Amino acid sequence: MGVPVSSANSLAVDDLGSAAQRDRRKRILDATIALASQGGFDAVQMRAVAEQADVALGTLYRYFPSKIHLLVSALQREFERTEIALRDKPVDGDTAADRVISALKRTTRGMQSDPQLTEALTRAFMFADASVAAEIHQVGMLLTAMVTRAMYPEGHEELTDEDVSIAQVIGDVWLSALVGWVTGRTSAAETGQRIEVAVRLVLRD
Amino acid sequence: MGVPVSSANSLAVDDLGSAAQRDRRKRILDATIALASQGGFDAVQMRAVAEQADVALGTLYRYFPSKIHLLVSALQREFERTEIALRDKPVDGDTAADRVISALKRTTRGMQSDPQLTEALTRAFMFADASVAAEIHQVGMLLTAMVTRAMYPEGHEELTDEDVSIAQVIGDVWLSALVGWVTGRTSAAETGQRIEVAVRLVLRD
DNA sequence: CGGTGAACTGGAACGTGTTCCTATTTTAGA
DNA sequence: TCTAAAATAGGAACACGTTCCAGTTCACCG
Repeated sequence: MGVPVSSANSLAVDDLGSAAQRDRRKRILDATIALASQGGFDAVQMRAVAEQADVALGTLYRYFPSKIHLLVSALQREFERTEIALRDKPVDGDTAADRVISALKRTTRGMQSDPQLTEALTRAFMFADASVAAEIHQVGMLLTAMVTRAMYPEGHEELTDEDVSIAQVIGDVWLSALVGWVTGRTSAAETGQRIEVAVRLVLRD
Repeated sequence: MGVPVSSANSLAVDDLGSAAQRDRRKRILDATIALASQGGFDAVQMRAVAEQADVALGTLYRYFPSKIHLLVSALQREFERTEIALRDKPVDGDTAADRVISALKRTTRGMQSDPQLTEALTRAFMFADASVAAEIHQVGMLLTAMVTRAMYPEGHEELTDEDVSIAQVIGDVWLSALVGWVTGRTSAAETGQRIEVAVRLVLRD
């Protein structure tokens, strides 16, 4: 794996030389988010995204090789924003469990305030296949980072293997719960409950 | 909710009066499994299923209102078979954790022996939306039943709320791990490892 | 047995993701 | 500044999920 970037992957921000290209990428993701939050997964139609981003269909596919790549990349951007926003706010709670629950609930609440968008991004994430592995991995890292930060609010010496495992389990449950909510199988309250129970089960200080 | 069954759902076996209909349904699911295990999700094309099942396309849609319904129903049937097969075999292991791990690993191994089929069924399961809630729920029940049975091998008096929560968490992790494997993000070994770690974390006897 | 409505067949047609092609514009280097 | 290469526009074409319809067969009731 040398310098040349992604063969079948989304163009990352770093790969884009010109400002015009960065701007195009931004416009595309903005259009994606706008359409998604208005009508969910089905409303994110490639022709509509291209039109709203003022870009040709072929160009859209040059930046994002599939609808799934597009949506997962949008998820990644949103997640990064959330993560940065959260980074400064002090997480309240005395125990690790309390802090993790608080952080996750805050995030969950944020997603639930825009159900259509959440539906679109979550479905894309779950439907992604091997070709989206890189983007998916990024999101996974962000998620476990968010959890471990809540576990150890101050810059911490070192994460043990168990810490990472715990964060991973919590991430898994959170995703499953989110899918359940997105697909209308569980209510918002149940979703929060399910996450809380899992965290307390795994994080008994 | 009166007697009339599902408006937008798959025709359940019980709803089918004639033997010919039961047979058609079986042929359709057989064709689905065959195509899926040969080429995965993408190979399960509705026209191909119809042809291989010797049924008209319209009839296929009469039995299963979408590709997702079709695949989730296939998953349900496979899962029921697995569950029944497992029901008799005694689960070995001294602790609940050991037994659950053993049972899940056996199931996982079974799925990994037919990767394409597993990919097709898992992707469908994760992509399913609200209209498939009924079928999804069935599968979820089977899964937690499998886990709780491993926890308490003998017919047990009563499951506590915590028991159910534990089973649910384990189910969530198992699904996430499976998705990771299906999408090529984690190897088979890592998948088993991840499940084992989670179970031991949640089931400390 | 005849009739009636449901189920099935065969296939056309439509929508949306994806691919592909040509003409035009932008960018980078000499 | 001029030129070659890369990127973009615009849009046709294709694949597959889904819908729909006309004609036929099947199952059940009188």
